[in-house]
Amino acid sequence: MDGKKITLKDIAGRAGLSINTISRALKDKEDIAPATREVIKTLAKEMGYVGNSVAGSLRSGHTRTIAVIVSDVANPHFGIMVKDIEQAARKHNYTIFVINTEEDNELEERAIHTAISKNVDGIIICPAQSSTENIEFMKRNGIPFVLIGRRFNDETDYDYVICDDEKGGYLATKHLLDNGHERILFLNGRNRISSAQERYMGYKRAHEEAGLTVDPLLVKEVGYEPGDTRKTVKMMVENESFTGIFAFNDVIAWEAMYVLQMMGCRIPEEYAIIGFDNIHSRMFVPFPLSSISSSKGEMARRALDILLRKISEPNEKKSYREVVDTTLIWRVSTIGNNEN
Amino acid sequence: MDGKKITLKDIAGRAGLSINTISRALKDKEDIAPATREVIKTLAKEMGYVGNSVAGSLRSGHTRTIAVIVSDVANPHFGIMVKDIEQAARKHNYTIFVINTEEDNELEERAIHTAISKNVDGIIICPAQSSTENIEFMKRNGIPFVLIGRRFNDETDYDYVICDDEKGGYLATKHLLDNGHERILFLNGRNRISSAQERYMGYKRAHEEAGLTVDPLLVKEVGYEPGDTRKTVKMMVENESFTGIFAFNDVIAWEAMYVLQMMGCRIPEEYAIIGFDNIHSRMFVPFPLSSISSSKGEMARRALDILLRKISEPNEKKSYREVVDTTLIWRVSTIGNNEN
DNA sequence: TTGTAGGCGTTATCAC
DNA sequence: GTGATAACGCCTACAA
Repeated sequence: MDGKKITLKDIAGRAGLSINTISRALKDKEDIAPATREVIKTLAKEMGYVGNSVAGSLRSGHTRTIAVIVSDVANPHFGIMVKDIEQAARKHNYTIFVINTEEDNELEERAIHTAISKNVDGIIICPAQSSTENIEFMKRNGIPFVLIGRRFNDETDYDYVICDDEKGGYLATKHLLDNGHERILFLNGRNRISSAQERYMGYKRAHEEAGLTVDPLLVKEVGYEPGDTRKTVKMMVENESFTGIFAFNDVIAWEAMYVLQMMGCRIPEEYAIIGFDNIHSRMFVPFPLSSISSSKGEMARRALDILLRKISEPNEKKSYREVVDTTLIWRVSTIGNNEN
Repeated sequence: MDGKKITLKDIAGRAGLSINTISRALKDKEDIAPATREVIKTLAKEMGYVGNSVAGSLRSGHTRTIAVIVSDVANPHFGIMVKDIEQAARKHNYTIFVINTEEDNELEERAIHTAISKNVDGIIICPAQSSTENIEFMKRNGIPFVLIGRRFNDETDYDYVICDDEKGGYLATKHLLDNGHERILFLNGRNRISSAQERYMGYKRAHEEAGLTVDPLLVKEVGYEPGDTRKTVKMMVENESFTGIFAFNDVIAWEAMYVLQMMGCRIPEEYAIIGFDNIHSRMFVPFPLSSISSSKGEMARRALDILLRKISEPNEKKSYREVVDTTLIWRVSTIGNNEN
């Protein structure tokens, strides 16, 4: 009990039976005498036996484990996604490794190596997109994987589940334009990230449709570090004129609102602001922020389903390119009176 | 390359050397000719070899994997903690499983079984505290573990790292009392949870010190479900008189603020509100919420250090009972003019 | 109904 | 310096 881990061998010793009789009894195989089975089961429970699935996986070839590699679980966007993936995976008896890349290429590489060396059955990854090397490595290695939230646009055919970022960017921008904001600051994510690029395309399309051209001075790249947004917003308010703000995600939007409040600006009277991810749907925050809903739950479940499919049907040569719809959710941060 | 996983055997075949030589060369053992070593390493990289640490662990007995079992990673409180644990673990070459219990006893039991069956070297767990059974099971099993955020107060001696909940509850309550709020609604967590109990003790002590008695009608238990807080706050505002609110955590506090705003109440003029966890330190949200800082980062790192210590020194019979200090961080949700 | 043999991929030990 | 062998814990296949 206390101390070393109980193995089938230990039980076999105590029961005076062979290791594999124990193994089969515990797995409810037909060919064991009911009486023996009961004795063994009781004994196993008594001794606190917990199977060593790692040893089993060496034989079977699969671990019922997948790796989830994201930038940062502390960011609610990823936290929610990871939670939903774990929950869905659990239903299929899978366990998940969580590894953060902090948007760093080397950490991402290490994460993938770690995952593969731990024999995961598959990987769900939100790629840092510093290059395609790491993804290419997974491909060559033959490990099943699915990209989540970001994709590669060139000819590569990596499977992915994303949300309709272009549409989201369009909807957010159009919403602001429709409400009379002609100069819209776009606090975008890192340029190298596909979702940032695509949201920008939407931002541009909305402008064009309204007969406006995008002012490049109003498009800013902000990183994940808290101070980043703060500095940018402060600088922009002091130097540029604009009345609308479209933020790459809700966390950035919140920080922008925070900074504006500190500077004594009123929302939405002076600045209307809209985010992305609609975290409000999972977590109430005091000041209701307009946002683009990206159905993280659906993305998470779809990504897992696809991954499990690829794991169980390794020879199926199908490509998965899923784009989950995005919708506009408006609240008081862009329009004063609304009851959401 | 593509398809099946490369093993030492494959490399050995190609190199015309024994499996063993390959293994030792890749691990930079001294007794391999430098030239051979180079050849092997190049070949391994070329073939895309990634060691199978699972197989190795069968021999070595450790997996360099730990399980982190929490209620819900999507809750920023846990998200931040998990992130910090992962980051620290990574530095020690450990990988983490993340499993959510959703505060459910059975899921917790399953999580522990899964972790043990996957041969983790140790477990960091925020216990659901429905009973001590699950914890007792880990103890009997002999797996090293550390409780985080909650503890058991009876004679049991499970190792833990918590924050000073009693002091936190006291500071929060005293802060409100000091600002003239004599009737303070306490939106507490589940009663069975030690941190909820201890924060309540602090709430009570602050009242007593001020010569007041706690009105039991003002102490409410709220669950994790979003709707829960909403209903409670609405009901309390309509039926009871109070001017201060102390929430078990920031997420609950935010939702309370949200509901109050919807009801047209002003903060802090009509209701002063303070939370717990100081999530604002990691994530800016528009309306700065007073809170109790519980140093999640420090708790996470301490818990990991202790766990690693217990893993490496299994015979050391030391008890770890760490209480990280809590401090008051006040912002505009309790006092109108402050620049935090 | 139960036991024996072999193997999953790696590593420690010891022999050559 | 390199190779053979056994072992980690379990499971499949087959033998008794």
